[in-house]
Amino acid sequence: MLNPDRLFGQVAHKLAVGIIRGGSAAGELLPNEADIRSEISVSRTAYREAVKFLTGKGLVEARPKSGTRVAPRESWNLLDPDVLAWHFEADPNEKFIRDLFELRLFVEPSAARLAAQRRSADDLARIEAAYRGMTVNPPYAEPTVQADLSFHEAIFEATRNPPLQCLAPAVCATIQWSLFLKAPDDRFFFTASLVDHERVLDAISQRDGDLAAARMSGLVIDSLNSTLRLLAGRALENAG
Amino acid sequence: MLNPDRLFGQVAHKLAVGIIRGGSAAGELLPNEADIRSEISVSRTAYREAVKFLTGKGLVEARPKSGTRVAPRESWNLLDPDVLAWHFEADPNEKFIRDLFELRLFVEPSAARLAAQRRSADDLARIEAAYRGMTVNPPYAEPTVQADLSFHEAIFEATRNPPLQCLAPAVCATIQWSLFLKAPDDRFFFTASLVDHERVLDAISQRDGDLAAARMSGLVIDSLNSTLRLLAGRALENAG
DNA sequence: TTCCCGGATAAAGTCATACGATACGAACGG
DNA sequence: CCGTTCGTATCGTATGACTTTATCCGGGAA
Repeated sequence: MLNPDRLFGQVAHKLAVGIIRGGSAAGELLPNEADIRSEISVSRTAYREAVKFLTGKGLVEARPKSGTRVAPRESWNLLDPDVLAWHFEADPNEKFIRDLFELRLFVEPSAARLAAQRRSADDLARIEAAYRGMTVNPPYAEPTVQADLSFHEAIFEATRNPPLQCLAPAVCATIQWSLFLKAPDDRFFFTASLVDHERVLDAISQRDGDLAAARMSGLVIDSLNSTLRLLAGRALENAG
Repeated sequence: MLNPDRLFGQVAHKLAVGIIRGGSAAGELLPNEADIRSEISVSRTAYREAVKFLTGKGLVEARPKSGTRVAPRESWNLLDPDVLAWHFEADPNEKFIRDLFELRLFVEPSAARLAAQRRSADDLARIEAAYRGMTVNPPYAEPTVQADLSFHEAIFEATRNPPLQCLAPAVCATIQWSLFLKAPDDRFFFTASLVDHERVLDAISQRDGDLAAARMSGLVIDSLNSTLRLLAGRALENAG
């Protein structure tokens, strides 16, 4: 994850949010020197390292003489935790949220199935501990959110499939954002979500793969529906 | 993608392959200056930019005064095209291949279902053109491989889900590697694969999501089986 | 008129150097 | 023997100069 303490990290963050918000397909960035001098006063070193950092994530591509351009969106690594975080900060539109939930719907049930089949005792203990963390803390409080994230992350770890585990950060970012959204007062959904989680835990505990997958599907769908409802409510607020 | 023309790109490649092959969990990297001076004669700028590039992909983490360390494998972005390519170059072990095919098995059928439901006429034309490209060229020739990759990529594009599309490069890298492996003489598999592809194309053409998903599952499973058989044969060769 | 070639040019790439800050360890003193 | 302090190693940042490369444009040839 991006370290905001370092100067180059701050520059990278600033550039990234601008790029994502701007959404230019192949627009050229400001000339290096002008950017450095006018916008932010930072050395060439820090700026270049920030650009290289973003290059690694597919956000920009620099070519001599032609300038540093914003890369086409297809080459952005949308599953990268940093890129995802920047998206939520810059432009959390509904389409993007739906797409992410759709991805969850494809991946998480399968992950749950694998977890049920392959979990060790330790894996189960971690998942169960995370679930307990969700029950003992107040709804939507910080520890509860962390426990929720841990729950899903632990399931991914239990799959013993490293490439698959790479999707965990993306899933967690989605969950975190949706929980942040519904902070106010959705008590009813919270208890329903708790039940969903418990049922998944139970299936994994029983080593029943199909059951775990089905219940995880239910969990994701419930989560999506409540998020969309909140999003719609918020849209109404903004309109009225 | 990493540009091998630039010096920092070569340094990044060298470092990355070394890291992945070495597989040290949290081992400290060589001291900057010693590395620069002895191994490769390159300026500090180029080295640092390479490190920043790798930092963006989660391979290393540099902490002030403590040294630049190899990041724990969980934070590597295994789905990144560059990281994947480095893996195939450095350490293409069977477990890794199986994991990637497992991921394909979870993701591609769902993608095919979406593609069948949402495809435009243009999408279908692209998929069909790719399929034709596979039939008119000789088996396992370069154009055939490219057509195969285009086939799967076009399906991902037809899903209209950008985050999901980010998995396309990973899928394509897996396919490319497995095709490269079976270059010699697996005529039988090739025709079978062709049939698999045609059936998927047909289902997408009919807008039958469930059928497309089922047939894509079959395609991936067939591909996995033939790849594993080749891998086993190769292992026997090495042993004998 | 059109096409091709080559030089001017601008921007990124690379290099060398310097200074600052801090984590880690070693030496020193109590 | 333990704690403090000081030195060293290493990363972060800054700066200026030089190199490489790709685009653009103008001139000459077909």
